[in-house]
Amino acid sequence: MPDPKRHWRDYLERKGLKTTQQREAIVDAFLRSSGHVALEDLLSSARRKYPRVGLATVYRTVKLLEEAGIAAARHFGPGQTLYEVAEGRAHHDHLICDACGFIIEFESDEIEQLQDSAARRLGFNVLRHRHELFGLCERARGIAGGSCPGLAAGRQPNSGAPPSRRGRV
Amino acid sequence: MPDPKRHWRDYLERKGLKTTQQREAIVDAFLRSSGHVALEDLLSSARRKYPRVGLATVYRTVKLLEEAGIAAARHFGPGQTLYEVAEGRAHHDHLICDACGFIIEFESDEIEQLQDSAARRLGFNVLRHRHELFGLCERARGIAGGSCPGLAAGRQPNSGAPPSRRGRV
DNA sequence: ATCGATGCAAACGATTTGCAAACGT
DNA sequence: ACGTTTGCAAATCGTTTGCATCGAT
Repeated sequence: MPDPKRHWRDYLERKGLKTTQQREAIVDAFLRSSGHVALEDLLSSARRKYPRVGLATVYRTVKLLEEAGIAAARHFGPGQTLYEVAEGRAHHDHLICDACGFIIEFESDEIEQLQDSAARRLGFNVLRHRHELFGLCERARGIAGGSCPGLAAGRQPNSGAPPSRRGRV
Repeated sequence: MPDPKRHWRDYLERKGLKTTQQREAIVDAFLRSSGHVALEDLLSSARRKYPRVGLATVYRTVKLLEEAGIAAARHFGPGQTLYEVAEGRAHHDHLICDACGFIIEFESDEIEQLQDSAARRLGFNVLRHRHELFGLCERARGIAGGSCPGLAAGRQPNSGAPPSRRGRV
């Protein structure tokens, strides 16, 4: 997402929604933010520019930002929801079958977010990572009817070729 | 954790807490459960054994189970909290500073849980894994007053020695 | 002029807590 | 007997919504 602001305007137009001063104030405050933001923070930021905004509008606007794929919610606990700018990350991690050597790529935003926040808490800034899970696929475990995800996709095991399946989890 | 029930009794005694029928009913219902459980589920399960229990008691008991390390909460969204039996895993993952080469060990039950459920969804059974985060510590990023967690703990960077700090995150 | 957006306050659902009574030690 | 635990209801928290009004197109 090279230009989130443009993406936002496009989204509004596509949906037949309107550009209002309070929405702009909230969106600007959000995009200006780095890391996690609480809605209360957005409210006070937005109020500096447009003092009449209410909390409900912030909720409504952030929900739109989520739908537009610009904001991502992180739930840390009951009543502890923070939002962050959804970066166009394309990480993929690996699931490797010990038996057939097959590799499945998978993605998990939740894991990405957790590892980032874990690192941040320890004072670290994560640049890249490696996350590999080793285990056995259904076939290798002898499960009736189970299949190796790689084989199931029509590939031969241990081929060393790129993974045949991508799972979003 | 070979015997959760024993661990639970020990925990109660250590803390000077009491064993009550409703607690037992709730704990049994929880330990009998597999996967994720909602508190409402625990309530109705527990009520089959001890009909007078209230929801507040379930909340209070599950909080104790968390403190005892027996239960783990999963927050799926606002108002969508499920609990699962915490397995006694002792994984530790690594946070590696690109600048000083220092390694911090960290643990995150949440990440463990997520990666396992991700794998499970793809038909895998995870036996072991490697999870390494590469990045920069505060000192390496030139943050005023920031320190490399390794250096802060009194170790020399790039020593190749075991990590000096463990972070539970 | 039309139709969506806003602010406010009330509604809502999940979680917590105050309190007097009941229970385990 | 003592201090903890319980159930209940009320309180609290974050979040959503109804509605009359306002604003953007």
